[in-house]
Amino acid sequence: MPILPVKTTKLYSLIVDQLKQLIQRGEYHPGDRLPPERELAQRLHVSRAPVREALVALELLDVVEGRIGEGWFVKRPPDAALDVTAVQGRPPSDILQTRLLIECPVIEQVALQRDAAELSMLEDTVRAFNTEVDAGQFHGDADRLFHVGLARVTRNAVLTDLVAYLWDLQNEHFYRLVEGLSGNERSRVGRYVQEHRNMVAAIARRDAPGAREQM
Amino acid sequence: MPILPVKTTKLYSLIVDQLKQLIQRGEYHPGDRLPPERELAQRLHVSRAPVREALVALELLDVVEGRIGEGWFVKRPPDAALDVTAVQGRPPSDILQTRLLIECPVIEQVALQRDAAELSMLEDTVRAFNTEVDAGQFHGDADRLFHVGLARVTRNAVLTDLVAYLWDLQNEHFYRLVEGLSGNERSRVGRYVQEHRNMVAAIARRDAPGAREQM
DNA sequence: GCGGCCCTGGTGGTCAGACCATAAGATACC
DNA sequence: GGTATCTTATGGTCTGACCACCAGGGCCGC
Repeated sequence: MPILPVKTTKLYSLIVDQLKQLIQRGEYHPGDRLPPERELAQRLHVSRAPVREALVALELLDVVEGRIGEGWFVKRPPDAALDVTAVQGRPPSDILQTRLLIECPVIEQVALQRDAAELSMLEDTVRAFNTEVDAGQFHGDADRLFHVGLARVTRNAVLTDLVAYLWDLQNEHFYRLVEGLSGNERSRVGRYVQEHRNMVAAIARRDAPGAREQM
Repeated sequence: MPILPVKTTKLYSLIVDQLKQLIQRGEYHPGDRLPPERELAQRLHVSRAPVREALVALELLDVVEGRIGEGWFVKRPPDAALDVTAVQGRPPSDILQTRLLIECPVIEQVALQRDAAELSMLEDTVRAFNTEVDAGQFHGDADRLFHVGLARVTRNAVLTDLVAYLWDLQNEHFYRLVEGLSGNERSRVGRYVQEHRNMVAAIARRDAPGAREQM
């Protein structure tokens, strides 16, 4: 029988959930003003501290906005701000599919526009990956570096962020570092290295379709 | 001469920035423990309150994780968590390019796999857009609904979130509702409606390349 | 030696009350 | 009527305190 950790409820977390629901259910629309902190605290039977912590957190997610001397205002519904906790638990197949959809055009573009320096940067990442695997380790860091580096060559900051984001999302559940690879794992990871090497080779000869195929 | 608002520095916001930089620059890696709140407060010459507000906010972004009785631990570098404030201010061209990269394959897929119900849903959104424009209004809501609805047809939750996110990002700076459109604006918005109508028509006849072209 | 127990210090989580800076509306003055 | 000024409400910060929790070490009984 699996043993689950006992839930430890933090007030500010509960308040965040409640505020998000309030906005999501349409009780408050973008532009509306929320009740003042002191009133919220009173109605929730808590002090101002956790209320403020929740509000500030939501501000960083762009859900609300605090104006000194005026109050807290709704900026946009919470699902609009891409909040990480909500996306967690999405089917891994969805994540993989989305990654392919984005990274295939990326590698095509990279194959066509890369210069010599960028090519050698990519070769470096593959080399680093290789030595990591030879040492019997696999943190995934080198793998990540390759994909993000690929995106960076497009010189599109938004695209780079998205690739990094999706990579982390996918590796969320098993990104703990594995040291001392078993023989089975070792061959699998070795195949990854070879795939990366193939991709870089295609990029080197400016073979966009070939690079896409490898991806 | 444009008049810019005087910067109003909120401590917790500055602390968020500083912590993000610390992690991004590699001073702290995933798994590392941050200094205790009281020490952070002392070193920053502030009280615990704004420090906690910053930490809690970063927790919601999945950058750090607070464990009762233990401390604050780094979960992942901040660019991994797609944090809205950092991506704001990115070149609009980057955003548009990324949207095209994602939405073109999306509309192709939709054209091929949509069923009758989904088609009529899309037609509804275009109709809603049209009546909105006829009434001389343009909130952008109907426009958003169309693009997100399109993504939803793929039944890929991650993809749907990304499309919504990028749309909001792009329309960040001018999404205030415009009522009483001028003649010039009216014709421009009218063209949008027509474009949407063309896309739906292509989807209706399952013309994937045509749909992509319209997008 | 070993498996429990308890104590202790450090940590996050919360509370209460206070003060300041700001913004908006009401008021008084000229 | 227009312009200062005062009042009030609000967010932002500070202080100090208390609680719950966790890790580690020392202790005891076996």
